[in-house]
Amino acid sequence: MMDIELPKMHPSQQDMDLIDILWRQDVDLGAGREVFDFSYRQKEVELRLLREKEEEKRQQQQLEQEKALLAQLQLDEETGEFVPRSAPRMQDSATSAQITQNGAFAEQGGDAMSFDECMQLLAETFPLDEPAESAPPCLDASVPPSTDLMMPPDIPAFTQNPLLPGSLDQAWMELLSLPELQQCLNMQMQESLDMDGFMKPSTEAQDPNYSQYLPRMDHLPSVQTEVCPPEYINTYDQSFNTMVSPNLSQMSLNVPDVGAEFRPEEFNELFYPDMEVKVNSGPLASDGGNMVSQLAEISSDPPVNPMDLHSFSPGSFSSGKPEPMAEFPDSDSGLSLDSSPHMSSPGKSLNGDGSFGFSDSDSEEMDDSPEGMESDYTEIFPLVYLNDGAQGSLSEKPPADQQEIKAKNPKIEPAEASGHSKPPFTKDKQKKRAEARLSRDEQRAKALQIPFTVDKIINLPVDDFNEMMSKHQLNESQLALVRDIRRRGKNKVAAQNCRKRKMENIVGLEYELDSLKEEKERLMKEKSERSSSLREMKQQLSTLYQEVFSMLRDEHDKPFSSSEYSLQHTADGTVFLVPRLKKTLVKNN
DNA sequence: TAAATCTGTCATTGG
DNA sequence: CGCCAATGACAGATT
Repeated sequence: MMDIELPKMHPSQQDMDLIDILWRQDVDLGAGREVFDFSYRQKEVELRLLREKEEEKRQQQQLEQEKALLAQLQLDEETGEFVPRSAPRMQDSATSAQITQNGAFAEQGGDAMSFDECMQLLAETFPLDEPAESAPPCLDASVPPSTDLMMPPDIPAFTQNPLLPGSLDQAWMELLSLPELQQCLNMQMQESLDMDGFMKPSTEAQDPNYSQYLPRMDHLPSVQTEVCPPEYINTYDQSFNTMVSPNLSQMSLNVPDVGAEFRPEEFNELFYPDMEVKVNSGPLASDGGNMVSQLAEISSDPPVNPMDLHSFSPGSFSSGKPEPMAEFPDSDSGLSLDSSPHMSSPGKSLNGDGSFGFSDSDSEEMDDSPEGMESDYTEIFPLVYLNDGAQGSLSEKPPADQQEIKAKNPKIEPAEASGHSKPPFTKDKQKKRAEARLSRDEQRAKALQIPFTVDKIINLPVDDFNEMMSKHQLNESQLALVRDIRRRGKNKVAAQNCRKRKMENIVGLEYELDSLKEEKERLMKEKSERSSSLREMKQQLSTLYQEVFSMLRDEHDKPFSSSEYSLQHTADGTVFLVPRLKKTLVKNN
C-alpha cells in the first residue's frame, strides 16, 4: 500500500525538498559571499580614502598655518593697544623705526593693512589656480569694525576727504559688506574643517542633519537616519528579511542601487531568512488531529522547534538509514555517535534498566544504535515516536522544510515514513548534512533518555528550565548533558546572531561609505563653486581699487603713484593712503 | 586537491 | 558567584 505509493510520491516530494534546500543554500551562500566580497571591496575603498584623507590633512595643515598667521594678526589687534584714530600712534613715516607696515600696521593701528598685503595674505590663505593674486588690492575683512585705523598725521586720511567721492566710499562699504565676500572668507576657512570632518564618518555621519545632504536619501525618508551607525542596524534588521530571495545576486551590495531600491523588509529577510520559518502551529495543525495530539506535549511549550520532532524521529536512527548516523561527529566531550548496533549494550540501552550511570561521553558509546534505539525509543517516547513514524523521512529535511512540506502535502508523510528502507539518496546530501548538524545533541539526548526536548532545554527561561529539571530525576550524566545541550544550543544561536550582525555591519558600513562619497562629491563641488566666486570678487575688488586709486590727487592735483602709495581700509569703511616707501623702510628695519 | 566558505563549538569577557 | 550574551578562534564539513 504505502510501498506502492512510494514510487509515485517520492520523486515529487524529493524534488520539492531538493529545490527548497538548494534554494535556501543558494540564498545563504549568495548572501555570505556577497557580503564578504563586499567587505573586501570596502577595504580597498577605505585604503584609498585613507590616502585621500592624508592629503586632505596636509592641505588642512597648510591652511591652518595660514590661519594661524591670520589669528596672529587678529591677536595683535586685540592685544596691541588700540589707539583712537584721533590719537594716532604712527609717527613720522620716514623716521620712526617702530612703525611698520603689514604686521607693524596691525601693531600700531591694529586694523589696517595695505592692499598688497591683504591680497598677498588672501592669496596665501586661499590659493587659487588663477593668477588673480597679482592684483594688488585687498580688503581686510577680518578687522573688527569697531577698531579705528591709526594714521600718522602726515598721512592723508580719505575717510572724510572731499577728494574721495562719496560714491566710491559707499562702494567700498558695499564691497566690504558683501555677504558673499564674508561668506567666501568664512567658507574657505571652514572648508578645510568640513572636509576633514567629512572624512570621519564616525562623527560626521552621526550628525542628524547629515543625511539631508545626501541627495539620494531625500526621497527615502525611511532611510535617512540609517546613515547613522547606531540606527542602521535596526533598519537592516528589518530590511534584510525580504532580501533573501532568488534575486539576491542582484543585491550586489552596490549600495547606491540598494539605496535606490531600499526597502527595510528586504534587508531583514536577507539576514534573517529562516528566523521565522520555525515550526509553527499551522503545519502541525494541518497535519491532522493525530499529529496534534501526538505533539501535544511539545506544542504546549512556547517555541516548538522542528528539532524536537527531528530529535525524536526514528528516521534519525532507524535501521534503514544508518548513513546519517555515521555523519554525526564526535562531540567535544568525547561523545562518539557511533551507529554500530552493538554499541548499545543492554546495560545502557534505553529500554533496559535505564541505568543512568554513563556520562556524557558514555552516552556516545550506546548512542544511535539504529535498531536498538528505535525500539527503545518507542517505549520511552511513544507519542513522539509515533509522531516521528508519521513523519518518516521528513526528519531528513531541515525543520522548516519539513513543516512547509507537511503543510502542503500531509498525505505524503506516510509514504515518506516507509521510505526508511530505501537506500540513501546521493542528492540528499544536504538533507543529511542538515540532519547531521541538527542531530548531534538530539542524539545524545535520546541516548541518555533525556525526557525533554532539546528545544525546551535550549529555549526555556532559566526559571522554567530549572523547574522542568526539578520535576525529573536525572542522573549526573544526564544533567551534564542537559547543561551542555543548553549551553551549546544557546551559543549556537548566539553565534548565528553574531555573524548576522557582522554582515549587517558590513553592509551598513558600505552603505554609509557610499553616502559619504556622495557627500564628499557634493562638498568638493561646492568648494569649487566658492573658489570661483571668490576669484571673481577678488577681480572686482582689484578693479575697484584701481578706480579709487586713480581718482586720488595730491595737493598739486597730481595722481599718486601706485608704486609709492597704496590704499588701506578698515572694516568701518575708512580708507587711507599709505606710502609704500615707509613700508619698505620699516620692513628693512 | 586546495582554497574558500559555512557552521558548530569552546573559551573568554563583560554586563 | 552564576548566568547569559557577544565574540574571537578553531576545527570539521562543505562547496
